[in-house]
Amino acid sequence: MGERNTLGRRDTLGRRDTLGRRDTLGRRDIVRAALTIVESDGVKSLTMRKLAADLGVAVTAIYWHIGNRDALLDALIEEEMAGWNAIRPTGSSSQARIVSFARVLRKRLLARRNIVEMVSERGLIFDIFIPTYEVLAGEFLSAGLDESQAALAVRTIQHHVVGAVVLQRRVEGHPQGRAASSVASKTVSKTVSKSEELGEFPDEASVVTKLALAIPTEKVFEYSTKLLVASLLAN
Amino acid sequence: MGERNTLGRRDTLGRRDTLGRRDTLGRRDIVRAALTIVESDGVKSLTMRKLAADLGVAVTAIYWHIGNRDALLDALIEEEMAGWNAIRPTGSSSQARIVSFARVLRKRLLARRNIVEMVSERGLIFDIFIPTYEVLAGEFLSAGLDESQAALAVRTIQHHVVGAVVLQRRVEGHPQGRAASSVASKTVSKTVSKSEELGEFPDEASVVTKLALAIPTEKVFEYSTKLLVASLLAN
DNA sequence: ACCTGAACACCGTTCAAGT
DNA sequence: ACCTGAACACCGTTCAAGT
Repeated sequence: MGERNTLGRRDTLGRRDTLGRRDTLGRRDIVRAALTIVESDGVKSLTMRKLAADLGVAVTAIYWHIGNRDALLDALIEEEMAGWNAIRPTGSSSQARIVSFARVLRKRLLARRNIVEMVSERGLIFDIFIPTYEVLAGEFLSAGLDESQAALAVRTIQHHVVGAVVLQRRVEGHPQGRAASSVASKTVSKTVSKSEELGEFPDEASVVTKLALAIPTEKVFEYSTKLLVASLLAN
Repeated sequence: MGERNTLGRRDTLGRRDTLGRRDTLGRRDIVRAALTIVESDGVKSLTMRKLAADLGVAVTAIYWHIGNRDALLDALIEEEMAGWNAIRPTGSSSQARIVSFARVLRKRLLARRNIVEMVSERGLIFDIFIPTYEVLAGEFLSAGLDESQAALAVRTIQHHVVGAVVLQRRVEGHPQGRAASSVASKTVSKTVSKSEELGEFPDEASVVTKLALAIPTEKVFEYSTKLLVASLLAN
């Protein structure tokens, strides 16, 4: 499978003719072109045939260099991972710095949503967080947590931020959830009438439901992040 | 597109011959068979051709009843949604009941992971939570929160649980993350040496990193849920 | 060493045709 | 009204063949 190009790693990427056009195809040309497609149109749009067309070669040329589509995705992820470095949070208090850290990381991830989607589909979404383990651990340690507390705190932030991003990715794009339409609204009214029958909870409950549905995900993230960080620090 | 079977909704599902075999194909037969495939093998395995083979009909018969693959997925989701009812949490204190609620919901969602994956791919993952809005809102209200606080609290729990499930789905199955292998470990050691260069944080930071990587996601969920609920209730 | 073209087994979808 | 068969345009992948 991968034995073809293990020696030939000298990567002919730079070899170009007098006009600057690519002379012979290189592994990096392929990865670059593939990343471009994923960035703009998502993983699903990355077909071997489209990629070949973009590069102006036959499909089979890609197979020679990369192996197959799976290996191509691996290559994309390796390339992507290399570009992720640690985030340096800003702020005076530990609290403020960790919250800002979470905010910045979330923004970065959302900025590359299509790539993140690809990474996440391969089960490697956690790994993108690893470069920042040290800096976050340092923050919690200097805030007075012991090592095992800090470890749990780091993982908690990781889950919180990455979970939020993956979730967001799945909510957007689609008609902003059917929160107020068809299936969902049917379910809501069904639940409302059921709890009214049972008379277990006050009528305010359905008021809360309506309020809750109107809260933008961004605000939920802000709120829960602050809460979480505050209680992580209050050991 | 959908005008074919809008009147013919009498759904011939029950029509069977003397041996109990299906006589003529019905919409519900199709949905049921499709759900079975998704449950056991995931959405990707649900191809129109395989479904037709399972049902013992030509592919085009499905198109007559359903429309196309997209409409089929819609039908599956509608069926699935109808089966989701509210969760009744157990426990004496509000704290304990809300935590148990989160735990149970997570378990339920993980038990139907392939279906949840499908729902989530269609951007409807939030809606599966809606039947439980009322009961959760009631808990927070009777714990003393006002309506807008309760609304935020409900959404926070929703994000927390659903985010955790979606995340989990993306981490498992794959070689349990490359947390200790190839790409990731390279990144870790790079980060370690970098922070050593900078000398910004104590050496214990990398100890924390190792500890953090070893924590199972289940434990992270337990820990962060308790923290979150506790601080949501301490208004 | 590097690339092409033809071919295979799979998709989703459409359409004319049967009963 | 309900279902079939053939066909089309797409996939990923393999392989013999060219230079």
